[in-house]
Amino acid sequence: MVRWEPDAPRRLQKAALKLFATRGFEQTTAMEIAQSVGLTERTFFRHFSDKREVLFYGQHQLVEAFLAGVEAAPPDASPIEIVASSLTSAATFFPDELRANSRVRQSVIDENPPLRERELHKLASIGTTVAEALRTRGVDELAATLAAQSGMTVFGIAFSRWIREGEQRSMADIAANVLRELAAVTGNAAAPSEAG
Amino acid sequence: MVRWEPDAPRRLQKAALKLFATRGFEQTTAMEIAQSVGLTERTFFRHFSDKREVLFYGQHQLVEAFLAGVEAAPPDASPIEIVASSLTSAATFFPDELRANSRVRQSVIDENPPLRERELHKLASIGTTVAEALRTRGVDELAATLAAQSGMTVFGIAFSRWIREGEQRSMADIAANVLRELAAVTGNAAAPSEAG
DNA sequence: GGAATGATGTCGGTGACTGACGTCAGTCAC
DNA sequence: GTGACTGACGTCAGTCACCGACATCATTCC
Repeated sequence: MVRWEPDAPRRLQKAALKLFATRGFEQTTAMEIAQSVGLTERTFFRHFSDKREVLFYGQHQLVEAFLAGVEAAPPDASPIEIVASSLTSAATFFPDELRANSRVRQSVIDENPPLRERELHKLASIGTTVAEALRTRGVDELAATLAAQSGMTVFGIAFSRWIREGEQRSMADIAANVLRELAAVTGNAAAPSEAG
Repeated sequence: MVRWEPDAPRRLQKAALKLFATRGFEQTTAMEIAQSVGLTERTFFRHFSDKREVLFYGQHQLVEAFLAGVEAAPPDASPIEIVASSLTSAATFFPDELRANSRVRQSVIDENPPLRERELHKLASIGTTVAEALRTRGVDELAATLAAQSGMTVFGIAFSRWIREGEQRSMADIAANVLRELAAVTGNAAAPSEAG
C-alpha cells in the first residue's frame, strides 16, 4: 500500500482548474485546492511557488519545444526563419484534442488580471530564452530580441485565434498565417521621426 | 493651517522608490512607506490597489500620449505608420533629464519579478488600447493587434536602450531605429510550415 | 535491521489587502 | 452662523498568501 497518491502537482493542477472555473480564482483558497485532493495547504506551496503558478505547471516543456525549433532551423536561416521554425515546433504542443481544455483554462486566465500578468511574464520569459538561443547562433542582439519577441506576439495572437469558437485550422497553420501578416504589416514602416 | 500635506500619492511614490532602491522591494513593507511620509498603511492602499502599483503612478498620461500619436497620424497612414507616430508622441515623455531617474526606477523593476510582471502587463494593456484605436480608424483586427503589439515591443527595447549607460541619442531617435530594424528583421519571413 | 531519504503534516508567524466605522476640517445651503 | 455634507484620513479586526522550522513515516539502501 502506498503512503500517498502519486503525482501531487498534476492532481493539484486539475483540481485547481476545476475550482477556478466554477468558483472563480479569488474565491478559491489554496487550502481548498489542497484539501480537495487530500493534501494540506503547506504541501500546495511546496509544489508551486505561488497560487497562480498552479495553472502553469508543465510550461517547461513548451520552452523546450521552442528551443528545439530554433535548433532545427538550417544554419543559414535568417532570424525570422529561425523563429518560424520555433513556432512550428511549439505548435505541436497544441493538438486539436487540446482545444476544448485550452479554452477553459484560457477563460479562467482572461478573467483574472493576476493570472494575465503571470501569463504575459511567462511569454516574455520564453521570448528572452529564444532570443538568447538566437544570439548563440550568431544573430546580433537587437535582431535577436526583435525576432524572438515578435515571435511571442505571433504566438499569443495565434493561440487566441486557435481557441476561438468555430476555428478549424491547426495551431501551426494559424501561426504561419499570423507570421505572414506580421511581415506584411511591418513591411512599409515609415520612420517615426517623420510623424507627430 | 492645512490638515494634511497635499498630493499624498506622489509623496508615497517618491518615498517608495527611495526605499525600494535602498532596502529592496520585498524588504520594504507598505506600512514603512506610509509611515515615512506620515500616513498609515490603510491610506497607502486607498491610493494604490496594491504595493507594486505605487511605482506605476502616472502611467495614465503615457497612454494618452500614445493615443494622441495615433490621432496625429494622417488619415491615409498605414497601420505601422500610425504606430510610428504613436511612438514619436510617447517619446516626448522621456526627455533626457529623466534618464537618470528612469535608470534607478528600472533597476528596481528589473530586480523584482513581481514588478516585471506588472510592467509587462501595463505594456500589453497599452498595446490593447492602441490596437483598439487602430480598429476605430478602420484597421482590421489582426493588423491592428500586430501593429500595436509590435509597437510595444519596439517601445520596450527602445526604452531599455535609452537608459543604457553612455547612451546619448534621444528616445525618439532610438525608437525610430528599432522600428526600422523590425521592418528589416521581419522582411524576409518564411512560412513556419516550411521548417521543423 | 538500522540509517538515510523524500514527501508530507503541524505549528506559528509575517505581511498584503479589505470592510466597517469613526474623526475632523472645509464647504455650502439656508 | 449653524447644521448637513463631503473628502481625506485613522483605527480595528479580519482573511489569506506564503514561509521557516520541525515532526512523521513509508520506502530504499547498505
